[in-house]
Amino acid sequence: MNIVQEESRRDRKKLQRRTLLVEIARRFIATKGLRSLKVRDVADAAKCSIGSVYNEFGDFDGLILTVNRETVEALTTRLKAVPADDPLRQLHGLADAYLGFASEHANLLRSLFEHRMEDDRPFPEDILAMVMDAFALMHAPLVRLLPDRDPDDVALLSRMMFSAVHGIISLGLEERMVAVPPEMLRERLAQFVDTHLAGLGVSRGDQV
Amino acid sequence: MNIVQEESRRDRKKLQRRTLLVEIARRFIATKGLRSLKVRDVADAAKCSIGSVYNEFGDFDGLILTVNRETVEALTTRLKAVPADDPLRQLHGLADAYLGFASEHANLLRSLFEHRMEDDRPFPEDILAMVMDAFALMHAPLVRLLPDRDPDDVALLSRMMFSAVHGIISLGLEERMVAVPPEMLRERLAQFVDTHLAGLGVSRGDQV
DNA sequence: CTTAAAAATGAACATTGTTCAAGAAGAATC
DNA sequence: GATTCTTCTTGAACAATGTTCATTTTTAAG
Repeated sequence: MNIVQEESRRDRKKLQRRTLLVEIARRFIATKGLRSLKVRDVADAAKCSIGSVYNEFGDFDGLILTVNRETVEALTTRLKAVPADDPLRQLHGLADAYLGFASEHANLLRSLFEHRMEDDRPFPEDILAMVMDAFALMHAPLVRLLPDRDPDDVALLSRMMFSAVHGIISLGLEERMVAVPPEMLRERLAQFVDTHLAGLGVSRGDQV
Repeated sequence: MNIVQEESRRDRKKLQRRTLLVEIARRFIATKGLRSLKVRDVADAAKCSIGSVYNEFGDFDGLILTVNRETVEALTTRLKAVPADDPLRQLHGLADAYLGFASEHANLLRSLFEHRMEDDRPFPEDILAMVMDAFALMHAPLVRLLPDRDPDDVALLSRMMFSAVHGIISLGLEERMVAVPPEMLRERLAQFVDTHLAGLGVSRGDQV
């Protein structure tokens, strides 16, 4: 107890600054895009030295990855908050939640999917796993809607469906190449989910 | 005639080197990714000075955008080569051609979609238009398959379908976050197209 | 051949990620 | 509370890389 208490003094301060740095980096990415993130800007904003940023995150990628990690976490939290009572409504809810998150945090999501590691360093396993988990969230409701299908098949279907939704949203929100106008995106996305489900043999009224 | 002939001496040389520079840059991007592209490496490989690269492309973005422009062109050429006799086969052909191109030129395609301009400079209009044109290629066959639908509706449907295909492929080919295993991608993509068409009310046998 | 225009060059500069020796702050021991 | 040991912090210096521009070289015109 004593030890914990005594160590926590320094640790708390350390954690406090770490949090501050991540917060600042995230704000930079969110407002001006990943490319605008600069070590010196972050250090200045946090009123600490450049070295401290390195001390805390190892290198620049470390800081970016920390932000990205928290982005997946936030996304997952939001997706998991979608009610799971009705599978059909849940699927629509997931697509809509993804769209909502992507609209509000476009640059953060882009940072997650577009950031490339320096040289050939491997992408962190844990972030990979988290993204995969998020993408697997369509699995449960799809299993309920397609009880007769091979579960492995449904697993693939769910990831494909999520990938498709991801594609529609990420291109749709890209100001530059408007594949689908943002105003319509919401209803079109719902339509897409319905269409695809219909193709899978699920009619609008189906329920468990 | 004389003027053209005389001017072409210099111009031909200029064009020749421009082509060489683009070729080299493309090879760098294709093999090691956009992040590995360095002005000095390109200049060295072309046995010319750094200044010449700038003289030719204005800035670094200029070189990248030139490569990207040619990437869309190559993609479009490939997509347009898909036979248009049977609309159903054409849709599958387009998806498959996109997958083929993405497999063979993963880094080039990533460069096209992931590259962000310096500061807030606008993305070149012509590249935008070319990408949109490529994405519109699913329109014609879909119109034939859905003759009773509102054309505007079909236009949106086609861009959505292409966006979805893009999402499935780009995440599927991402070694890191394998949403769909690459070996299965081909058949799964075909299945996806079929499923979606079925949802739109097109049965496998439909033809014009 | 002379001269003017265009292009090529690469040293110098600006920005930005990274390192590290020196110093400051904190914890532990007496 | 002084001493010592550990850890953290700092920012100058370095390295990598995009960018500029005065100078030189090349090409075209007269």
